[in-house]
Amino acid sequence: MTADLHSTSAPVDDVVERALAMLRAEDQRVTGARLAVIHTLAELGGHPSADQVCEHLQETYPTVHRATIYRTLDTLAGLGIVRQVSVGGAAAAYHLATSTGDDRHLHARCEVCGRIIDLPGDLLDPVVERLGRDGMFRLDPAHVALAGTCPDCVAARA
Amino acid sequence: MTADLHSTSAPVDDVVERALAMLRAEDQRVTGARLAVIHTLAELGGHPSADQVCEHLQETYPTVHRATIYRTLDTLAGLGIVRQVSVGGAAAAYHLATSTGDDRHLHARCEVCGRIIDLPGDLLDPVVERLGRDGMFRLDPAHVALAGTCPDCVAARA
DNA sequence: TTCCGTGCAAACAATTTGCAATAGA
DNA sequence: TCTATTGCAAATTGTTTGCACGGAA
Repeated sequence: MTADLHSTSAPVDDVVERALAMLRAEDQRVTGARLAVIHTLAELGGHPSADQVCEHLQETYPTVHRATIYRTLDTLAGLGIVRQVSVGGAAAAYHLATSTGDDRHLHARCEVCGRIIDLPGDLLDPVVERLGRDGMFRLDPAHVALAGTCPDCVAARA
Repeated sequence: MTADLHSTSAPVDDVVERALAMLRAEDQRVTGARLAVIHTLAELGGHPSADQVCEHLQETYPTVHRATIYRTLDTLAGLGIVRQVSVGGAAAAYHLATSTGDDRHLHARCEVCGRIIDLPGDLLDPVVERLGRDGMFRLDPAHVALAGTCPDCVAARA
């Protein structure tokens, strides 16, 4: 289904179970809302916004409130179970840390179609090192999405 | 010299005049609001948000409406007179393209103090090239601020 | 039983838009 | 004049917060 492009690196239930294990390992409560958010993220794949999580989540768990979803995503991000990617001028994107093989990959947002693209995790390593060496800035490359145009949109424009 | 504390690289009036010249060159009207925005940006220096522009602008030009400031910044950005920098999770930042010697520099936002730091314009050139060569993504490095921690805040935490 | 987490409503911040009045060229 | 630009009010979008109740451990 939705997983075709994102070639699920592991079955949904497996990903969910790993996330729940992390929750318990941190002595955190396993609540309905948290289960719902984790399950929805696993099922959706990709890099949904909080709002997209809400929408899909309501179908299966109609009682979970929007505010709770924001709070839950925030909590799970704090625990390292979910990764939050800030996006310039658009809603933040979320994904389970356990969902992909290469954790710690970077992100870029296509300014034409709005899609979020995964980029290699080591892409900015030389830049991080250069800035660190010069004492100019300590870069945290995973937290913000870069901007540009994705290959599809480049092709479409030509 | 990273323009230490707003040490205007050129006198304010000069910067303003250059921006107005660009406006006229594009057959655009020189209106009160546009003059006000350009003058405020030149005077403020740095990387103010639209809201900060509003605040300082109101002191001298109290009649200019907030919505107009947003529209004007957008228009001027479209003309290349102003640069708009999207910032993850915070208000967008603006500065005159003509204000600094090295145009096309990059930006990073300190996640601790919120300040926006100038970075060398060629910093991401190798990354742009690598992504382009692989057909992975066409990066537009100037449009979004990177994230991390500025030297001051790194020192303060130690 | 004891807090932590949740639902709800409401506030909040940043930004955009429709429309009539106005002011550049 | 004639259209681009502005002022205003109101709507949107994304996200957070205070508070009382309810449910996980």
